[in-house]
Amino acid sequence: MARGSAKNEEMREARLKSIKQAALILFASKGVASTKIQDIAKAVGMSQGLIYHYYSSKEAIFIEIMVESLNKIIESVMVLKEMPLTAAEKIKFGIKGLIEIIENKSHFSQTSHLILQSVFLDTLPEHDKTEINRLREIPYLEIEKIIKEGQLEGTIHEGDPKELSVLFWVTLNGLSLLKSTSLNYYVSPKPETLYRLFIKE
Amino acid sequence: MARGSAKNEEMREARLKSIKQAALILFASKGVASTKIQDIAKAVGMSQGLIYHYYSSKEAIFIEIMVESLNKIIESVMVLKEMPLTAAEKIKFGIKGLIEIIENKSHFSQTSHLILQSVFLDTLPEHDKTEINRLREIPYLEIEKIIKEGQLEGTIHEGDPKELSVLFWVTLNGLSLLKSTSLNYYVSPKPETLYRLFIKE
DNA sequence: GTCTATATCCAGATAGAC
DNA sequence: GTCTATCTGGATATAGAC
Repeated sequence: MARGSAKNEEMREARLKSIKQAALILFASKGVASTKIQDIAKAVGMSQGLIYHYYSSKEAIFIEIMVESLNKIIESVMVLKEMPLTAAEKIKFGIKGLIEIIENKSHFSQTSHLILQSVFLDTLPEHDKTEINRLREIPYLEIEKIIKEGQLEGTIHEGDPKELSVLFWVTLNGLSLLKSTSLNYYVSPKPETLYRLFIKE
Repeated sequence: MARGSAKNEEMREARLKSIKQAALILFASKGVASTKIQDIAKAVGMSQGLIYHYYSSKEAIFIEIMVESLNKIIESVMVLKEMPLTAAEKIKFGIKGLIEIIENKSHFSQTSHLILQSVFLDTLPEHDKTEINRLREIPYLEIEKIIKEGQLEGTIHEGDPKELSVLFWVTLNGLSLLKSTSLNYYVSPKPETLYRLFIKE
């Protein structure tokens, strides 16, 4: 290997990262279709053509971002799962945390947006769609496990745990989407209100 | 007016309607950006150019569809509001009805999709965005009223009625989006489960 | 009203100099 | 690695014949 290649590699990584960062923000706010390569290039301060030195297409950027975002969410869920808490407390903690995250418009909200858009990208190869869907499912499965645990504890309402897991994510996702589609009407719910769906008493 | 103009007018209306119908389905399933004028033309069986005899642009079609869809939802909410039921019963009825509608993928689901996409259409004139947001708010306001009523009755949980209205729509919207983004994991919730959020025991 | 043909535009992607 | 210039394709929208 040539001298300095490690450093070059580092530089490259940094470049890739800043491209992804800029693209994530643009994709989530303006939509993938409305975001031009030129916009991304401008945001990171490079020429339009240079982007193609780092990524082969706009879609390639999208897929990489999508997968990384989903993995971040999965990782958070795994951390939640391993916390030394009762299942009921985990659900409470999760709801509270997500509401806060939604308030701050951080990656969770952006990911909700991206997922929606991935459905509308007719050009996505089947292979990638499958992988994205596989990753999407994991948080649902993990919350389902926690809910089962809570039902054994007797702290979470009876019923199909899958149903409750769907409601867990659907509520938070919906909230995140409402929040970021700038309807005046939005108000942040109190975590305690959502607890009612899951926690007994 | 020329002879036969009434009949011509009728024909024209029918044409407009079938264009809108086709476009709604395509916009909701493939997304506005991926839907080409050609796709719409094909679906209604006319040439690509002829669409422009009826609409000045793809966007014009979108806006008209969006406004009509929102009005349909508003109308349904108004009907719900006027039903001879207690507030709690109205909420229950609304939840039950919407879950059924989501199951059948009818206009409500499609409208959820369109709203999301309207956020990503950077070319929408400010004027239309404002109008769309005005219409979007109405269902939230109406459900809020019903919730207030229920709190007076003592049948609905205390707390900010706005918060509960947000949760009402956010949950159903989120559900509709999950359902139509083809995640295997989806399961239709029982209406009774959602009642817990709103109805006192 | 309807079609076919075409003008126009725009953005993704490539080529090639530095 | 980076830029500028360019190719290319595809889609919106228009023109004009029937």
